[in-house]
Amino acid sequence: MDKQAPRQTVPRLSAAERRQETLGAAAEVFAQHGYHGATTDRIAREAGISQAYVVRMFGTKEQLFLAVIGQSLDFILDEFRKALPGDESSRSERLGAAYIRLAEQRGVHLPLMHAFAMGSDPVIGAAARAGFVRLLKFLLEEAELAPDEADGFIARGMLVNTLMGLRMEMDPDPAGNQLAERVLRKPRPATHAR
Amino acid sequence: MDKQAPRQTVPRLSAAERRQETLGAAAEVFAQHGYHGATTDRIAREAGISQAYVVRMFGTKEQLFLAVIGQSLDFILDEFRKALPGDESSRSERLGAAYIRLAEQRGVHLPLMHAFAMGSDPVIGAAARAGFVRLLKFLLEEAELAPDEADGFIARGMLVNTLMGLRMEMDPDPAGNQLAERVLRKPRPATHAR
DNA sequence: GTCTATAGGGCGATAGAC
DNA sequence: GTCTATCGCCCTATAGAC
Repeated sequence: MDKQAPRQTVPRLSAAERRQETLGAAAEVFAQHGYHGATTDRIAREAGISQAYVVRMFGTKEQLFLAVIGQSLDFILDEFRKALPGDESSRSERLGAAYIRLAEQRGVHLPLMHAFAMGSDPVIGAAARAGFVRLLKFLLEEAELAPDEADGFIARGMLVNTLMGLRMEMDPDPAGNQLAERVLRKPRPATHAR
Repeated sequence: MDKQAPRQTVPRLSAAERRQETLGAAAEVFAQHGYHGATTDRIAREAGISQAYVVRMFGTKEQLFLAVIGQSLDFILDEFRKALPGDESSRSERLGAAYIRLAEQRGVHLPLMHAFAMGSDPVIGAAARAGFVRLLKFLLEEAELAPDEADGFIARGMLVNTLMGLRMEMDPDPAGNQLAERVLRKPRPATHAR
């Protein structure tokens, strides 16, 4: 008879690799269900490991969530920094395009959106405010947007988050889809029929 | 000995009154904790009744949440309609002011914000999309805003929601508070020092 | 109209083995 | 580095009395 694939006794992944993979799975699950709606068990299944191991790696579900939103912030700020150099007059357009590009993985903006709604939580709320202020200060100080430019930019970003959270592409009514297209419109590819 | 206040055998409130009061309590609790984070027990204590009675009145926690977001939408659309008549050029300013006035009770915008993040939920997500589209259509059809005006208006509204969700007034950093002041600024009262 | 009691299920975290 | 097993809590919903 064929033997079952033997249980390896050597670690299949290093600690760092496993941690990174689990973080990615957690980001997706938190994106879809929010902090309270997500379960460590679902994250574990998504990552292909046991529930107990998820908790053991990160200590608590709360710390795991904090790690996820920290990662989201890093992704966003990294992409923003890459989009900075260039013509000043189109800087905020480049930043906006970078933000929308990141929306291709739901695991970036949506965990942050959930965190932004949790201001009353003593731990997560404080982290969420700190993260939001970090983004705001980047826009004002590093990207050198004027205050009202920065406000408008962030407002548009929050609308992007909302459209993602709503899964607006599922809606039967065309009005929502049209708005989503206007807001999320990507630089048209070369095939632009006219 | 003094007798304890005797248990009344007559109902203390009519069904409609009790329902209304419970709905208000639920709105506050869902605002603070979100759908999954809120418990029917906490809503009950806030409303001064038993947990079982909350469930009995609304059937399930999910139906209670749907009732709350339906009520939020009604509040918003009612206030918007009251703000419509008047000079056309300042219409969107009046609508914005009405939106911000409603932000004085957290129970209006925040339950909706939480719903807007739950697009993957088959029941609540569908209701959230329908509600969002209703708001959008109001702006386009009844308030007759141009599409890009409507987009900007909604974006600003989502930023207002975010600042409320974050409880930005709790943040130690002045940058966030300054943004919140710019965005939430109300029509200055007569005492405008200069 | 409203309560108490409780069933029933799920979840985070810990213990301990390999 | 990773698993299985399990404890103990919390939470929604139901049953049934007044």
